[in-house]
Amino acid sequence: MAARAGEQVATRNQVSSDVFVVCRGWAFRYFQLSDGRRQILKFLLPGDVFSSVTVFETAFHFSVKALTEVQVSGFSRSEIRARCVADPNVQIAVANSCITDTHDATELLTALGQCSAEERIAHLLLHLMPRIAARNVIREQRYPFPLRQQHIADAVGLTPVHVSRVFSVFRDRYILAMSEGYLKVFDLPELERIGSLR
Amino acid sequence: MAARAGEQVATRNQVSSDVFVVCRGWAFRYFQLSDGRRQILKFLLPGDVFSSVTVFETAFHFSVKALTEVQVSGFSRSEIRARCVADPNVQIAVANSCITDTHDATELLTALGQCSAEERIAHLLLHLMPRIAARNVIREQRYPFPLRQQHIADAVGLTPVHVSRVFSVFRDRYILAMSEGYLKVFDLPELERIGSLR
DNA sequence: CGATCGGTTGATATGAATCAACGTGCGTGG
DNA sequence: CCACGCACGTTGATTCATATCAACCGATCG
Repeated sequence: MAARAGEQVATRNQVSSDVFVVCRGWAFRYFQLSDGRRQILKFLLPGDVFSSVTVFETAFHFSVKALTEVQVSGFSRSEIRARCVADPNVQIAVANSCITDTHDATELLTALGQCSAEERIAHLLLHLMPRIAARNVIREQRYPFPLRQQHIADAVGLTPVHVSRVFSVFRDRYILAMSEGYLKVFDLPELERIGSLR
Repeated sequence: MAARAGEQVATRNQVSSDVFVVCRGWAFRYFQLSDGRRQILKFLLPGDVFSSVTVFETAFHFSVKALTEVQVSGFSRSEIRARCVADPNVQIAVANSCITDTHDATELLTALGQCSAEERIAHLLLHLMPRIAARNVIREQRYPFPLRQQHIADAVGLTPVHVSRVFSVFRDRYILAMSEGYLKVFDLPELERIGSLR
């Protein structure tokens, strides 16, 4: 299944007998409020399940939208469950996926509840960098990075205008720069000092 | 296992072969930053597992503190897993617990990222009310409520001072009142209008 | 060539934090 | 039994971080 950038690929309350995985491109899982506000819950990269608990439930509690052009595959939920019983490795994979999702949610929750704008954005970038690096060859700290500032804003609970200002500050301090779909990090230690949540 | 109010009952990175459940009293799961800030992730009521994914992992990714006097029981993780294989009902219970935790995290995330102080507090109360009602007989919308304003502040990412101001507003508008360990709701529809996340 | 989108920047407004003072209830020790 | 200290909540004054409003710019695209 393919979708173009910006296209919605899953909707809250939608029922499906499949569990979906992103195969190519970027997407994001989000929760939409009736007045238009939305919270981006996770950016989905190739290999990511929309949400690990979809293995256990038939209806989505979230929506998913394509960020770039994406390709998505569905796996039959009943088959996954059958394989869980047969193969402990599948079981472990599902469990690990749950652990990661929970842990990521905990960290994002803490960032949103306790951190300043700079800290939240730094934290988001630090969270994404290794995930991007696991799927691309990174040279000289230059990461493929298709997010618009609006996406970052919706992920960390700020306005796009303020996201722009924070990036200006980071740029002026020679910490990082964003352009042409790439994120370039100049001062990783400083970024970690700001955004590492410890 | 018992603990007094304020006592820490689990610590991040602690390894345990048990999965813990609150049997009596209130506790809360939280994530602590080195500079003292903390994010309360969930309030734990009798019957709640500290965190559902502890069924899958041996070390905690969070801390837990007693809010009132509490009693806590541990269940052997390996035994739970064995029973999962044997009894589909146990499996379903674990799965449901994961679903609930994930869904709650999603909602809290959305509240923290997108909502105002009033909305966040209203949402927290609306989240807690049915959970309290499931464990107590509620008459005339009066709920046992042992939280201090500091706890509410740490859960929704505000200062205690501001929490106090929001409660003043709610009180002045005859929406609710808190006293002597009880929460009394006068205008539930209005509370839902403010905090329902739709 | 105009329209649209994404980003930047400045001016101003506003929600929440901070700082500080005060009150009240309660437990503890004299 | 009283006096004190302490935890908790309230309230006012002020500051600060972020939102809002608005203008503008460059790139892209029909």
